[in-house]
Order: sequence, then C-alpha cells, then structure tokens
Amino acid sequence: MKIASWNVNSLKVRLPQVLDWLKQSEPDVLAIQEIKLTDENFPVAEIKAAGYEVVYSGQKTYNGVAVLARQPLTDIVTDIPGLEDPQRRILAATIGPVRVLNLYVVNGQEVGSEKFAYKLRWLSKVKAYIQKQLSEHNYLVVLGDFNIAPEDRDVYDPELWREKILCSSQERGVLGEIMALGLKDTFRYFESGGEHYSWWDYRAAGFRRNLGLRIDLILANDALMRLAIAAGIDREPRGWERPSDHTPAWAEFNISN
DNA sequence: ATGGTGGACGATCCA
Repeated sequence: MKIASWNVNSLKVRLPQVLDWLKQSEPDVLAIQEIKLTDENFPVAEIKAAGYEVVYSGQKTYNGVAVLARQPLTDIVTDIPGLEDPQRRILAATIGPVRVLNLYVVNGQEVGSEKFAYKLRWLSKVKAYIQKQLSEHNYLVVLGDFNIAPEDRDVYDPELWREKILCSSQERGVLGEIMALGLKDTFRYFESGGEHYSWWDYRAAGFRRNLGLRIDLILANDALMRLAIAAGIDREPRGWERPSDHTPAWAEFNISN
C-alpha cells in the first residue's frame, strides 16, 4: 500500500497536476491539503473518473483537506474533541486496515504571534487525539503538511532559520511529544542525509537553488513501521509549470489492502 | 532595497 501527502495550494488550480501525478505514481492513498475550495465545488467526478474514492472537508479561500483512495473510506472524522475550529485542517479516515489522519498544521506566521499560540494550542489538541487513535487502531498513519521541520538536517540553512517559525524549539518540542506517543518518520527510516526537502518558497527562486525545508511528513506507528518498504519525496511536480510550493511525499508498506 | 511570488479575491490576507 502506497500512501502519499501533498499540499496542493488550491485544488482548483492543481487538479490537472493531481490527476497526472495519480496516473504516474499510482498511490493507493493520497492525502491533500490546502484545497482552498468549498465542499460544493469539490471536483468529485474528475477524481472518481481517475479511479479514486474521495472524502473532503472544504473551506472557502483557505485551508481545506481531502483524502483520495482506491478503496472505500470509512469512519470519517473532521472535528476532534476540545477543538472548536472553523478552519478545515483535519480529516481522519479508515482505508482497509489502516487508519489515516491527514493534517494541515497551522503555519503560525511568526514565533510569539497570536497565530503561533493558535498553532501550539491546535497541536496539543491534535496530540491528544493521536494518542486516542493509537489506542484504537492497529495501523495508524499521521501525515500532511506539518509546517514544522523536525531537525536541522531538514532545513537548507539551519542557522538562518534558528528559532524561526517552522523550526522553533517549541514547535519541534510538540512534534517530538507527538512522535514519542509511538510514531516514526517514514522518510528518516530510509534516508538519513540532508538536502531532501518538500517545500520551497515561491520567492527568491527557492526551488532552483534548493532552498527548501522538509515539512511534509508521513508518520507511522510501530506496527505499521515494521511493514514499511520504502519512502521518499517526489521532486518532479515542483518543477512543473505553475506548481504548488510543496511536492508530494510518499511511503510504501507491505500490506495488500 | 524590510523586498521577492503565488492563490483567492476583488482590498488585503495568508503562506
């Protein structure tokens, strides 16, 4: 089972690229973030025609998440206990034996800002939900745009980004707490080196110069991690015409469905 | 030089 994550930065603009990527990469599950459209405007027919079932939690202009899968998606959750939030950032679904939790983590703008406080609050509620999900499911994947670079090797210039948003000790601390519940970074199970990124700023020719951060993560619980056979980041879509600023990350597990 | 680009939307907000 191949599971992928991609912040598409507007599904309206990126739908053709999503369909192209599905065809060439053949994931069993694709979690997408920042669809930036309402449920009424979700392109269900196009995605079904590509051979995928889909569930979504949309919002006008900002945020919005969806999960595409070759098999039925069940037990859908879009709101979690203790988090009254109009922003559509969470979508949990079960596909075959695997529970999938798709997250569009709050960006946070700047360390110490009101949005930063919201980010930490949001993460603490999500952490509690993940703890509960771990106790209820044999196989759990938590994936998405985490808006946190886990370590310095995930950042093109760690000194420039030291204690900045996406890299601060507080953000890394909460991510560490979440992973300590029993989740591992699938990418790091297979690749220990630096210069592997999933997001490059549109500005300052970030992609051309590989000035990126690895902030799109696929975490798996220990039982599922034992079945992991590969993980990676597909840089190709970031080089396409009119790209998202993120590129897809993926992980493959030795389970048939 | 406090910039740059991109999406949504229709003046700014968000990333």
